[in-house]
Amino acid sequence: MTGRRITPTIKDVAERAGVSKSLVSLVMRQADNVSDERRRAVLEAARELGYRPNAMARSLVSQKSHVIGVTVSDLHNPFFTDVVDGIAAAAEEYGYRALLNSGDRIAMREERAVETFLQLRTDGVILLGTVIDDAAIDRIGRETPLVLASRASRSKLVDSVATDDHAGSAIAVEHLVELGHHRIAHITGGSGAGARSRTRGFLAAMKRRGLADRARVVEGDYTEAGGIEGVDRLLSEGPPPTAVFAANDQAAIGALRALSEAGLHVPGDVSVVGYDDTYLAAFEHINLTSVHQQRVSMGKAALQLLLERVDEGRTDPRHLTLQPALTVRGSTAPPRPETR
Amino acid sequence: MTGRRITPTIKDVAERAGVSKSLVSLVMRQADNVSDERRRAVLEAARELGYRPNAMARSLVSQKSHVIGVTVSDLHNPFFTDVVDGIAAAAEEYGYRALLNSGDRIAMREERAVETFLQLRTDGVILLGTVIDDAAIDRIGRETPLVLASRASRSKLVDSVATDDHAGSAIAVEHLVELGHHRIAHITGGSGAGARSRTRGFLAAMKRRGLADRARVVEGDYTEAGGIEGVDRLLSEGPPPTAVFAANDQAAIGALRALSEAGLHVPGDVSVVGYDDTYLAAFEHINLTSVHQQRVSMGKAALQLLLERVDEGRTDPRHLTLQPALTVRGSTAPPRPETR
DNA sequence: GGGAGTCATTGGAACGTTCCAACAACTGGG
DNA sequence: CCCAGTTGTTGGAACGTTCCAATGACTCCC
Repeated sequence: MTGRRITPTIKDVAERAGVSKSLVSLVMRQADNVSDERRRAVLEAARELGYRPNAMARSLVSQKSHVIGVTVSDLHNPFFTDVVDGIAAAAEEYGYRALLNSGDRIAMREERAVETFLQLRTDGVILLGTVIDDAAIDRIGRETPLVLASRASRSKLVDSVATDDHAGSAIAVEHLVELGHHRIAHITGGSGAGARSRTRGFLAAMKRRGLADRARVVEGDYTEAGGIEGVDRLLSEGPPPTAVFAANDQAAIGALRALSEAGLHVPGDVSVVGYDDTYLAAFEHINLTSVHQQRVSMGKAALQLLLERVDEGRTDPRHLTLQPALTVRGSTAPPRPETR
Repeated sequence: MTGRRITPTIKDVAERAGVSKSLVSLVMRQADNVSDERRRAVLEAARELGYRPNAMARSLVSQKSHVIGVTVSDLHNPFFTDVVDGIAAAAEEYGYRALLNSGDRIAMREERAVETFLQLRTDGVILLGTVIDDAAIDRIGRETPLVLASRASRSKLVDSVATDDHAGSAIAVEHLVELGHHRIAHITGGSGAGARSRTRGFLAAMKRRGLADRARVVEGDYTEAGGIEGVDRLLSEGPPPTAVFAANDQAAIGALRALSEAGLHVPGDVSVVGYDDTYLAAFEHINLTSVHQQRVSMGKAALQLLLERVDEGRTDPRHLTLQPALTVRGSTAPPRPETR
C-alpha cells in the first residue's frame, strides 16, 4: 500500500464530529447560529483530519469564486508589477484573491490567458496593459465583469482606469520650457499602449507654447534600443535638441546612453525626461526626471470598479482618468545660454 | 427583464444538438469515436450558444485541474519574472496552465498565497524564491506535489532547482584574479536567499588562490542602498580594494554609484562584478560584468520536476543544481599596476 | 444465420460543496 | 396550556461536469 493520501472532505469531518455535513458547512462559513459545543467539535475534527475546503466544489454550487483573474501584458515591466501590487492589496482588503497570468504582449496569447479565467469562472477579470483589440474586449466584456487597467477605453461594456497621457506629456514639456528649453525632441513609443496620446500631448503642448516649429518627433518603441536609435537620428539631422522627452523610462535610458557616447553631457548639454517613473529612473546612477503615474492607485481603482460590478451589479460603464505628476531628478537643467 | 445572461451548460448544447450530454462531453474532450455528423452538430451548437466548459465542474469530477500554482516571492525582481517565463513556456508545452501569486517576501503572506492554490486543488505548486521555512514547506509538500525553485533544499518530500551559488562566486573570483586583482572585497546579500552560499563561495575561492588575507567582506542586503553603504565602508577603512564583488546586481549598481561619487573610475580604478545578470546589468549605461544564472532553464526544470510527480507519480525527492556562468561586460579590467 | 466483436451512443452515479425547506426542541405570551 | 416564534440541526436537491457500465446497431467470419 503506497499510502495514497486522500484529502478529507466535509463528509469525513461530519462523521468524526458526529454531526451532519450541513452543519460542518455552516461552521466553515462562520455562520452564527451554531452551538458552541458543536462548533468546537467540528473545528477540532477538521483540524485533526487536516480538512481544507474544496474551493471548486464551493464555487460550483454557490456560483461565486471570490477569485479575480488578472491578465498582465508584461510581467517584466516594473510599471505593471506596481499596478499589480495595488490590485492585490485591494483584493485582500475586500476578501478576494487575485490570480495572475501573462500574455507576453502577444494578442493571441493574451486572449488565451483570459480564456483560462473564463473557464475557471472567476468572478471578474482585469486586463492590465494588454494589446487585445477592442472587438475582443467587448466580446469578453459580455461574458464576465471586465476592467481595463492602464488603457483608456470608451466601451459601453467594460470599465477602464488610465493615466491622462496627454496631460503627462504637457507636464514634461512645461517643465522643460520653464527651464528655458525651446528645441525639444520627442522619442515616441511606436504602437505601444498609450504611445499615441503621449505624442499628441507633446505636440499640443509645444504648439500651446508657440514652439510647434521647434518640436521634433522621431519614432521609437518603448525600448532602450529605440531610445539609442532615436537620439542617433536626432543628432545626425539638423541642430541637436537641447532636451529629449522619451515616451518611457527605458527609451530615456537608451537616450542617456547614446548622448553620452556622442560626448554630450546630461543635463549640461542636453536634458532628458522619461515617462512612468519606474524604479529604474530612481537609480541614483541613472537619476532620471520622469512623468509619474499613480500606479498603486490605478490597481486599487481597477479592483474597486470590478467589485462594483461583481458585488453591486453595476452594468453601466465607468472610465476613470488619473492625473500624472512630474518627478524631477538630475537629468534636467536649464540649457547652455549659447545653445538656446 | 435585465436580460441576466446565463452561461450555457453542456446540457443546453446537448439539447440544441439533439444528443446526450455524454456525447457533448466526448466531443469537447476530442474523443475519437464520435461520428463526424454528430461531432459537427455538437460543435455548431456549442458555437451558436457560446458554450465554454466549466473548468471547476470538470476538475471536480476528474480530480485533475491541469493548472499549476506558482507562488512568487517578489514580482518586482526581474530575476524571478524570467524564471516565470520558463515555467509558463514549459507549462504550455505540456498542456498545463500556470497561475501566479505573490507573497511579497513575507512568510505569512506567502503561506496564504499557497493556501489559495491548495483550496483550488491545483495539480501542483511551485514556490519561487519564497522565504517560507522548511517546516512549512514539508507540511505543504505532504498536501500537494511541490517544487522549490531558486532555493536549495534537502527535503525528502519536495523537489528543488537552484543555481550552485558557491560555484558562482568562485567564477567571479577566478575572473578577477586572472585579471590580476588581489585586494577583492565582497558585499553580501545579508539574510537574503542564497546569500550565505555566495559569501562562503567567495571566501573559499579566495583561500584557494592564496588570497584569504586580502579578502574583505562587508554586510549588504541585496539592495542599491546596501551597495552604496558597503562601498562607503570599504573606502573608509584600510586600503581600497581593486575589485568589488557584490551579491546581486542591484547592490553592484549601488557600488557603481558610490565609487563614482568617490571619484573612482570603473573599471579603471576599481572593477565591479554583480550577480544574477538581470537586464539591469545589460543596460549599456550600466554595463556590468555579472554572474549569470540559467533563469529560463530553471523555470522549465521546475515545471518538469513537478509534472514527474503529477503525471508519473514520482514521490522520491530530486534536487537539481544548475551551473552558473560569467557574463563579462565593461565593469571589469586589470587593476592599475601601481595599485596591485 | 448465429455468435463474437467493434463502434457510437446513452443514462445515471459521482465529485464536494451550498442551499433550502423542513423539523425538533425550546421559549414566552396570552 | 396551547400556539407562535426562535434557535439549532438535518436530509436531499442542485451545481456542471466526467466516468462507467450498458445498450443497440453493425460487421465479420465460420
